[in-house]
Amino acid sequence: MASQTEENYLKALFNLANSAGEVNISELSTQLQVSMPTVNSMVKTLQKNGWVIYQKYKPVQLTPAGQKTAAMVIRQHRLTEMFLVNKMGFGWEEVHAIAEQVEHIHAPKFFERMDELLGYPTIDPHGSPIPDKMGRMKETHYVSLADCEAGQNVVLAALTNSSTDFLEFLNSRNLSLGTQIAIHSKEAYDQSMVVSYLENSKETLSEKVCEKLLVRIIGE
Amino acid sequence: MASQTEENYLKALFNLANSAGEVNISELSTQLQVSMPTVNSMVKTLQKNGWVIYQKYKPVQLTPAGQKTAAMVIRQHRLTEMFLVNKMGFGWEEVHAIAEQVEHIHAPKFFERMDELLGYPTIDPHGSPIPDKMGRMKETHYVSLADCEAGQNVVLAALTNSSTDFLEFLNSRNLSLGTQIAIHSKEAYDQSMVVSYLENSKETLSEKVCEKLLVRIIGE
DNA sequence: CAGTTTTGTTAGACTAATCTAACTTATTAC
DNA sequence: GTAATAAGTTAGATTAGTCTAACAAAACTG
Ligand SMILES: [Mn+2]
Ligand SMILES: [Mn+2]
Ligand SMILES: [Mn+2]
Ligand SMILES: [Mn+2]
Repeated sequence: MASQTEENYLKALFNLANSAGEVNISELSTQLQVSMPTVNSMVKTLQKNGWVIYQKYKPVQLTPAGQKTAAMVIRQHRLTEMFLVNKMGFGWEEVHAIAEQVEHIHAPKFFERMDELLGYPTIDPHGSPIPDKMGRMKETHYVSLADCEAGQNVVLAALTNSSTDFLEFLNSRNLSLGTQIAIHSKEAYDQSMVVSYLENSKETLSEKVCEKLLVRIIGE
Repeated sequence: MASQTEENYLKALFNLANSAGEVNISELSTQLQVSMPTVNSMVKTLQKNGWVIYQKYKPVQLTPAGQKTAAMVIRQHRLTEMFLVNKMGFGWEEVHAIAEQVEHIHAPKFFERMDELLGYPTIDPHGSPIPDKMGRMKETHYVSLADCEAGQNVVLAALTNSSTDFLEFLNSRNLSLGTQIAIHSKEAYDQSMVVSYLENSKETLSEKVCEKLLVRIIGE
């Protein structure tokens, strides 16, 4: 059974993997906030335990077992976030830190019950997909609001970043998943956008914000 | 902040403390299933961190800080058990192992929300008292069924042991907290008791079982 | 109270996870 | 294609939590 530390490495590997499934030591080091020698030594341990494939000076790759375990931890994280929001009344900006801890609980039935009580959700409160029990997750094909054009109508579907600060910013602007947004204009100078949604009309969103909003286009 | 290991030692100390608040090294060793040298070394660490008072060859005592932290961990354990049973549909025999893990989550709001959703319960699914946020818990004064007399009517209020095996035994006999029990007779030879409750009439309960059932006497 | 048993301590070793300092390999930039 | 920079590795140390073996103190017991 993977230790809590190992689980965190597997999760990071899963999230950082490029199209070839490869992750560099330095990326892991940054993501997990530990030194490169620590990563180097841990990666050897992960290999010894069958979670990754690794050769000196080469990027790291998850084995199928590693992928499965990583997906389950991510599943438990996202189910927990969903449970906290939908069943316990937390705000979407409060749940990540709690889920970081709850995801490591070893009790399959606990998460099965959450899943059941939630009605088998496929996305978490931030729009990220929840892997199923086989570790598979639904493909999503959202586009960044920053890449949309003036005149388009879109629906906010997910976020590329779910930091508390960003979520609190969205709360303050009354923006949540499912909000329908009309794009009025896009400023050529700084790429900021003027948009309307709900009661908010002609709100300006900076490029920094638009980049992090993933949307589904529903019309011109 | 106490580590998960430290929290388990504090909890054990709280539960094992005699009337003078003292616990022997060997009791801790047995309870926690670690060697006496391990306990000896850990107790020194606990003292260094201000959780216990300790002198060579003397029993260990929790400091006020130690008592408070222990009570909070026990509170989180019991709230979790209650939440799992009342809000998530688990059986009372399934929840202890999960609660052993959940109790170590550092997220006061998580447990506050449980408490709120449960309506501020004062006992857990096994009848054990839940410490309040100050670490105080309601005094209970139950008596063991084994100490009752033939002819008495009692209500099952709590258990001295909540092992899965024992709880499954009680399930098989249709016994749960709140069940009203009439005592018909007590066998002088083996201290077993013949009792009736609900649809079960003239059930025989061994001394071993009766000792573990805590009851409130409601009449002759 | 002397002998035995139980309880507790010390010493020394091990594993997991981390660090810093120093060195090596690989990549990037003229 | 060398020189500089970035990425990765090795070596050695540290801390938390555990163990066994050996010894010491305390508690029982006849
Ligand atoms: Mn999250
Ligand atoms: Mn999320
Ligand atoms: Mn319990
Ligand atoms: Mn309980």
